Amino acid sequence: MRELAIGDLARQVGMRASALRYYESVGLLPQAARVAGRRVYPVSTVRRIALIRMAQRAGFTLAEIRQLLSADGDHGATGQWRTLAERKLPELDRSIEQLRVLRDAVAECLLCGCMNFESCRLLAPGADQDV
Amino acid sequence: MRELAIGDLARQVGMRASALRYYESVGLLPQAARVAGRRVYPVSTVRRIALIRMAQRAGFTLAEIRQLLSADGDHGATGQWRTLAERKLPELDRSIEQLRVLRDAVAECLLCGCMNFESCRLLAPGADQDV
DNA sequence: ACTTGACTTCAAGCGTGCTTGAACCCTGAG
DNA sequence: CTCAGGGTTCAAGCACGCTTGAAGTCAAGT
Repeated sequence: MRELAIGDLARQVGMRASALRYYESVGLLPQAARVAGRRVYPVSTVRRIALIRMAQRAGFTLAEIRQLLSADGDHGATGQWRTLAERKLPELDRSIEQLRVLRDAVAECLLCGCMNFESCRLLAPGADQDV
Repeated sequence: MRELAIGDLARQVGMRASALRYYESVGLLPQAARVAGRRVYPVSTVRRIALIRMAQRAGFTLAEIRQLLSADGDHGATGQWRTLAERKLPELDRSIEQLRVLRDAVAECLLCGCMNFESCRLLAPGADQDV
């Protein structure tokens, strides 16, 4: 089975069919082929959606992701993708670093016996790490 | 000057005053002291807001952050904070890992001369890394 | 006294990312 | 044949995270 109905696809990627239709409507997914009026997706779409969700977690908006993926198939706009990617790389680095700091703070805070996150010694004024 | 007006605070943290009022309204910031009806913030609020923004970037909702910070000052609910934090730690790890994968993919993709992100060899079916 | 500018509250509005509902169509099983 | 379980479109609605607008207060400067 190399093609999926929208419901199957939705199940595979853990989303609702309505979300997939929405993605198509905003150009995140290409217009799916229709068989008897119904959308039929190649299995590769699963991968594409995984990419989309990943980028979304990374803080990209759907509009940005559309550009990243060149959903419109405009391969002439390659320069645009490079530009966008180059602009986003440092942002990604920053996001990762901040997440890492937060993660470590939460982890240590759990160990240090403090009452809550804010009162934790880790985050006391002296411990400023330029966030 | 150990206290800040809402406008000053907003400038310091790079947000609009309306956002700070909103944070107060949803319990993310405690009710600020009023002087002649106007909010006055201790400088420590800058730090608190930095935490909030950090957690936000990490994918926490404002409601979750409120719990994390025990904004209501309910120090009896410490167990809740531990529970939430323990539940969130693995999520944070997962987020970081996914971000890292995305970052590396984007970086390599920029080097590999592909036309766009999706067509990149890195992300070809064979290169599946269980995202 | 008057103006300016920053503040107040409250309600309504907005952008993003979907979901839901209504009304309809198709296919396959019983 | 019929009817259940998908699917379709289109418009409206919703939750989150704020912003904007209206109408008013207050303090300082000229």
